[in-house]
Amino acid sequence: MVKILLQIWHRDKASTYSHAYNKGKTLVFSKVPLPDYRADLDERHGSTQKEIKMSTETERRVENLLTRSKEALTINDSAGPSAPSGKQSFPGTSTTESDSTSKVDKQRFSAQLRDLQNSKKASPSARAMQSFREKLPAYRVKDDFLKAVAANQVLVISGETGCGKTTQLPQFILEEEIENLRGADCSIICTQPRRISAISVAARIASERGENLGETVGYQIRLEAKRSAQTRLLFCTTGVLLRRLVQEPDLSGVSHLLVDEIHERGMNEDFLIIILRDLLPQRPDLRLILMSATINADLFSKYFGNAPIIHIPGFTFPVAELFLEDVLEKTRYKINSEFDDYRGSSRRRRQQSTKSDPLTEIFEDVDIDSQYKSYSTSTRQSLEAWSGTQLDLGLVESTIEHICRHEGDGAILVFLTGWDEISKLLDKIKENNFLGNSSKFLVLPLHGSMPTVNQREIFDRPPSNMRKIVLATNIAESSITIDDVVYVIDCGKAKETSYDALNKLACLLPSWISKASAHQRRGRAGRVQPGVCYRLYPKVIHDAMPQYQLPEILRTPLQELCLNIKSLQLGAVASFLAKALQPPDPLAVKNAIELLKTIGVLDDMEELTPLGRHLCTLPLDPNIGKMLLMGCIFQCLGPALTIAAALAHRDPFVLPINRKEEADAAKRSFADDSYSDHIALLKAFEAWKDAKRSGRDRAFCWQNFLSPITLQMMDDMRNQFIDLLSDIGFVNKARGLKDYNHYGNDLEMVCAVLCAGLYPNVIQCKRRGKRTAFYSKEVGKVDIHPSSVNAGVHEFPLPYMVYSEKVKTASIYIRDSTNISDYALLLFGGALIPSKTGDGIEMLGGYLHFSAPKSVIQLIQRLRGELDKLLQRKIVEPGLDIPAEGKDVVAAAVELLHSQNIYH
DNA sequence: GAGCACTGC
Repeated sequence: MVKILLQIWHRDKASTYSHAYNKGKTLVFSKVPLPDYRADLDERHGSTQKEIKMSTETERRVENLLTRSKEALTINDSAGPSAPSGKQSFPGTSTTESDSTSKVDKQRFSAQLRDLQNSKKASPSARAMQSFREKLPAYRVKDDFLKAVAANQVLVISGETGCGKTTQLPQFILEEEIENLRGADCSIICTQPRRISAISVAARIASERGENLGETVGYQIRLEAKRSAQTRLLFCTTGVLLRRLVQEPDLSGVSHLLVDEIHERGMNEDFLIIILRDLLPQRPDLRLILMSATINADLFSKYFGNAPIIHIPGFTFPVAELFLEDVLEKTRYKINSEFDDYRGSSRRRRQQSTKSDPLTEIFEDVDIDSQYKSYSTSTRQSLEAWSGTQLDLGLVESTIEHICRHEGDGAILVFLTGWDEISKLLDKIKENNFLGNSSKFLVLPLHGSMPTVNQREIFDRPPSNMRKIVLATNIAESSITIDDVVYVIDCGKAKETSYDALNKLACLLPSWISKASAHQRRGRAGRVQPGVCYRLYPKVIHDAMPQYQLPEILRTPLQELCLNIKSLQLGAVASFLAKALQPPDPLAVKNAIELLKTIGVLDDMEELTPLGRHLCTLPLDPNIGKMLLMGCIFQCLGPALTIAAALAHRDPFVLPINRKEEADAAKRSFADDSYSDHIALLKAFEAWKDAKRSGRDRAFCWQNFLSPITLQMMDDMRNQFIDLLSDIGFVNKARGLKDYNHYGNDLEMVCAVLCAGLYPNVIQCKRRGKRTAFYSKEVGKVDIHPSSVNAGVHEFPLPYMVYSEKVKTASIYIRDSTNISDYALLLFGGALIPSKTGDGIEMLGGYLHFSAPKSVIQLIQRLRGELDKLLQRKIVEPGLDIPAEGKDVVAAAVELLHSQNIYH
């Protein structure tokens, strides 16, 4: 029996430079001081010793297996790295024109396209369609637009919703090209940020042209396409185009590229335009059209050397706008201060006791009595008591009530920040029953994780005597459109991700929205008739809101983006990103590169390693991609595919509003005694597959609070991953997948593979009295997220957890976790560094320290060395037959993992 | 003692 002592990493207390760090930021939201979690780590960790056992029997068996493997294995280091094939097909368009396609054929095809277009135009239905199209504001700029496209390589279009830019402009180009007998040579691509819009816009245009979808107009999104060799106008998601760039770096098959919704400043779009700006000089014939909302069109024009801007006026019905002060006048609602006992000086007291954000502070400095002279005393008192930090649900309820009593028909859409607010407001409405007859009102929650998202009643018009009230998050701002909304109630906030580069911490905190978002929310009330927007915040705050939201590239960790930059051979990461419209914080770039080095994707020269090159072919975050490859190598392919698909896409467990205890119980029953959210995902997916085979999948999903759409997507993604693994030679599909699943039911092995992929996302579990506390290297104490199967568990069988997401919300939460052993970490975690004192092993930059007798340390190091060699060989020669060549090494690892079993 | 913005390859 041996003891391994776990010692705690020592470091000097870091000075707090969060203040200076934040001072450098220009945007309001970032000015809220961040704590520097790196301070006081030692204190929070305390010092512990951990005892684990390795029986002499285990030691002997591992020893034997290793010796056997040494005899069997001849290491072949001479094989050079094989570049991944990157084979992915993009059918159609002019890239694959064979030599036999002569000029004459092309001319004939162009003529055919024109004849077809003209004959369709002549039909009565097309004429009706044409007159509809001519009413759109976009039609009035048609000639100017086509002239500008001909004369300029880059063009910026600014236009509001309802102007028809997305459906008309690509169509104008298509018609013009076909009409001028260039149909066969043109290939127009229009990118959309979201899958649904790519499909629906393509469908709309096909129908305007009187064609079937997939003829001259088609779409391509991940795992789904409707296009043909005839297709000349293709709608795709920005992600699909970025993948296409891997094989076709100069987009040689494309004649016109339209990038839509760039004002949203998504990561993909920001990334794409850096590439495009560099590409344009090499492709003088390529036309680039950037489509944006009016609010920041100048920004893009400047980025492309003052490209001309064409503005298209929007068309929506007018929407009246009321701010908090007006809402209070109308509703007569009394806001009660959180400091009721100190009425009169409540604002000052609040200023002293709670930290508010800069926008709220602006309002707290306003002298209510002089600024709001014309308002009633009651309103002024309410404004005094109003808190910018906490939403007053009574005010929301009262506003709904006001609309129902005094305004005309029409659905009400309420923008809230999250699940909790939706749930509480729903309860409050039911409880108070202010609306009297509940059969007159249909109150519907709408949240990305609620099972109601796909229900028809959200989109359908309610019966004529019923009013629909939708309580939604940001999902209703651009992803889901409810046409019959006439009234919008806007709380003015949304949960927003941000990235704290200093603490390497992703955050998800409610913050004030931008003017652009506020405008978008208001617009949701004017789709079918004039509407009203009730803003539950003062005009003073609205006026102080930032113009637009911080671009995503400044709000997220960058490892996946960095991998894509290397994959597209765009040069050094930092200098490439410095060319962005708004370049990310150099510290965030540094963090991403360091992570990629830690997990073996980049070498010291910042070049892709063989592992890194394989990961480029997988559309996954590098950690998850690595987990998938490790699952393949260590013969847990099925579980790795499933877990990778869920982590990359979204959680298949839904969060119902009424039955959350049952939903929680269902998830826990899938986890059984694994202490793992990942195993819960895996078991749920497997049970769904079984249910599907016997045709009871619908009932199964309903009973177990699972989303059938998410599970189906996961299934499709698994197949895509198998194809990609087969392309890079990791999987031989002809052989069947059974060989890659030898340990598919061995949960210790699955957890070890999770550890291999998710490292360095490791936390320590430490007993603190009757409970367990959790510590991370970067920020010290963390909590298990309440939605995790590990929440509320006081005692864990194993000393560590791996996780894929750590997010700061109310506290710093580990969202998903799997309990793992020392051996999983030692064999599959980070590099084993001999400690300076010479008596043990360090990992995670010295944060974890293992010490043990020499023989044990040596045995572990030897096994780890063999595993690493095997891994390296497989990565360099992907066709290597692990079941045959690595059998004993893998068996030795399994032996050790099982010796700390929790399942057996 | 308690909680889950949204996209995408």
